[in-house]
Amino acid sequence: MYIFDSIKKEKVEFVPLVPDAVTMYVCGPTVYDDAHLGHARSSLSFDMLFRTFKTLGYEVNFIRNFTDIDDKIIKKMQDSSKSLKEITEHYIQRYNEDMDAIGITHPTLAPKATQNLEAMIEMIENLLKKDIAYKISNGDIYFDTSKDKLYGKLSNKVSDDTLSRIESVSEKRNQKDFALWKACDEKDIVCFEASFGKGRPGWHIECSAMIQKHTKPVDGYSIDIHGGGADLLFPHHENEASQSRCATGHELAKYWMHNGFVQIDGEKMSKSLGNSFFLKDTLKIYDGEIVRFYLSSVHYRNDFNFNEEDLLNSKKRLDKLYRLKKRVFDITAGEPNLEFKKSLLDAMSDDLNISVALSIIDEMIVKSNEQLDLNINDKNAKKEIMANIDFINQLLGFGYQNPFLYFQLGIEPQLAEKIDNLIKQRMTAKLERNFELADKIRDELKSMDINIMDTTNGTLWEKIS
RNA sequence: GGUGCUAUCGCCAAGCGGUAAGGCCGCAGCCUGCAAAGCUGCUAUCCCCGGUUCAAAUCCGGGUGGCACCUCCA
Repeated sequence: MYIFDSIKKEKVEFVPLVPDAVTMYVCGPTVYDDAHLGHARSSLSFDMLFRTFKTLGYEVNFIRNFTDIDDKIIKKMQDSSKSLKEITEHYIQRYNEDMDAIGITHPTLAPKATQNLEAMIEMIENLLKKDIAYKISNGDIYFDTSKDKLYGKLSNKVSDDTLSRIESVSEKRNQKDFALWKACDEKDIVCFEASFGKGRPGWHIECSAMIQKHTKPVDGYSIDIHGGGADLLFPHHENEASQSRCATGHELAKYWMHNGFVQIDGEKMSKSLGNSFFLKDTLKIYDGEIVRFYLSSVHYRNDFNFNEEDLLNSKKRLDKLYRLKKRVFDITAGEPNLEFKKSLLDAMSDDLNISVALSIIDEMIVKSNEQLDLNINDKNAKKEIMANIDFINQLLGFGYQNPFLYFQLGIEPQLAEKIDNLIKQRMTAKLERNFELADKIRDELKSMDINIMDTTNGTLWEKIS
């Protein structure tokens, strides 16, 4: 397995801390709103990594957290007069729904910040004891970045003037210092007890503490891989790494991976630009698997430029897999073709080279259709083809649907019946060699956005997307 | 201002020093009553200018264009 380490900035061979096992931690969402396309892409990228490791035979411990303590959640509480739990549980549920819809494998563990306060408090106490953390007059606790000589090594941001945009708090010892704990008083609605005063944790300490609590360090590292969106490299991951290093004495992660951004028509997707796309909105129009296929089709490290025209084009590629699946649907899977299996896994083992993986699938589809054109009743071929499709699903999460239903999404039963009737009428007309009527019926179906195809197994129909 | 990423066929997109994968679209053909689907064939020398090398889309330098991060952000 080769992965691109975003700290070394090069592709490196993955060597696990513990043989045949991998622990990966990915920064999950802050649950104050619905998931957008960017969340989908991040989940998707690491889902692909998760599946690849598992297919390679690794035992994978995959942790993805929920940040359920945050200023934005507090703002939402104030605006809605709902409790923190009401808000966060609601969005966690909706997040899980969305991820299920696009076929994301469940992580082995999905801890929440609220469940790990003790670990955070412990870590802060530890840092205070070492005089790496300090309290300012309002009770806030800051991390002293000057105490960590390796601070900045991760993101390569070292000089102070590069940080000009960080708001400066007068009592901070260094401009780069960040809050570990934000003090609170009676007025605050989210407030936790700690030996060093009431308050709530800062964002960065959440991940560090959760990793510390849920993993065992090996060879000076807490985990094998730490992942997240490209925007998290600085300051979030830099701060996480520094805290953990200072508190625990070992490095947080052996490898760091960052996925690229989703843009809408070449622009960054953001609320302020008014072009934010919620996954839920997309899923109202398009099937989750189609969204999954589309968002997966660009290498995870590149930025992804989302637009509906490309989505529809990418669907045509998935359609071909399902048309093949239709042709072998009457058979149970045998064993996949070894060469196919190997080349597909090799592609994904090369830093998740999805483009090569997809081209291998296309090649398999063409070959399979050729075989079936030659002999549609070749059972051995069909068994292998079905198994190949199953393998694609295992590794990439595509092709799991009933192929007939895939092409009939959103069609009501009454409409399906009407379509079947029209097809029967056309059949009769064809037998009577009344091609004029047959073509008329076909045109009528077409006007209903239904495409038909005459095959040896009778006339099949598909909804035109 | 600082730090990075990126520029490959009309569109999407691989390539990681050895002579341009794949998909969409288009054209031609096979198949078909005609279609559709499927299959076959055809379609780029890689933003510009220098350099290194036997060999560069791939490395280096300089331009030009696009994007991101440095502020909550996947």
